[in-house]
Amino acid sequence: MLSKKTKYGLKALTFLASQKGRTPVQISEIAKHENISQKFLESILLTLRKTGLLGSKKGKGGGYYLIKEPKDIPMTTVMRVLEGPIAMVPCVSLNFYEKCEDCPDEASCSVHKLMLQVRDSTLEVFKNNTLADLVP
Amino acid sequence: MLSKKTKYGLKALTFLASQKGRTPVQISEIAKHENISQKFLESILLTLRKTGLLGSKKGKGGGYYLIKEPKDIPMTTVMRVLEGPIAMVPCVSLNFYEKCEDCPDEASCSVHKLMLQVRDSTLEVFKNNTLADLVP
DNA sequence: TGCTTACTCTATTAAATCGATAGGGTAGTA
DNA sequence: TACTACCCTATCGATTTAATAGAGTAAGCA
Repeated sequence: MLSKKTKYGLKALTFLASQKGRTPVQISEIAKHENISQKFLESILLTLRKTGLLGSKKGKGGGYYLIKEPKDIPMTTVMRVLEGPIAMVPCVSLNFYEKCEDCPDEASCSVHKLMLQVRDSTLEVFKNNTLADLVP
Repeated sequence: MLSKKTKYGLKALTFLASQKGRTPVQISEIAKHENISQKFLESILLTLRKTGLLGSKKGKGGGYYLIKEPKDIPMTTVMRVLEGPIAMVPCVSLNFYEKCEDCPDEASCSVHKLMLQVRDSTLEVFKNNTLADLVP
């Protein structure tokens, strides 16, 4: 299940990408437009800024803005920042790999085999989509 | 993230599919072989039986067994029983559809658009795999 | 018949996560 | 200097998950 954090983050990013220029947009404006709790959105935008996807400007006329062009922001990056691992099991994760403590042998594990395919097909989708593709 | 319930369920089903005949296998044997808490596995096998994937036999020499041939059990069925919706958001789910309360218009929703693609590609994987394909 | 075995069911619980909220601090801009 | 808006920490209730406990019930066998 997609977390609300990811959902809201995606909506906020899309909204920023749909803006004419790259002038800062206030949190309150984004929250209002996308029906998101402002305080919750704050924390999401903060992590997006820390990861280098967004920039921010303080003071009057401040807000958040995209640093890169939407077409240069692949969904793989966005999803990993917001949702974490793309794989459904840590033992098939590329960026968040972890060994299963129960499974004696990955190569012969049925779950591993299946989830590997799921990861690859999902990854393919995220690779083929940039933020620009999400803007209506 | 895949729940342990699903993970254990898949392992148990694969183990049953790998058996020579279709003679009942005791819960304790499955639990031991797959490193699963026996009591937890009990509840999982129970739901699998209630959904018609497994049969059970009581008394001495009893246990659980597959009702259909592994090659006739698609992963879509198994995953929906164990994990629930395949989609990451209810608004793109085929079998568990629910409208988002925030989103005013699905057609123009960026999250909807992206998650629809993910659902389709994941579904494709589950359609192309039966229980027989998971047996090593 | 009566005993054993093994499935069946209900209830409980500890831990983790999620979504949201509150409140104050800090820094940039007019 | 004062306002605005970002920045950070802490908390909290609700929900879900994984696991456990214990009693109940049906089938097989001597």
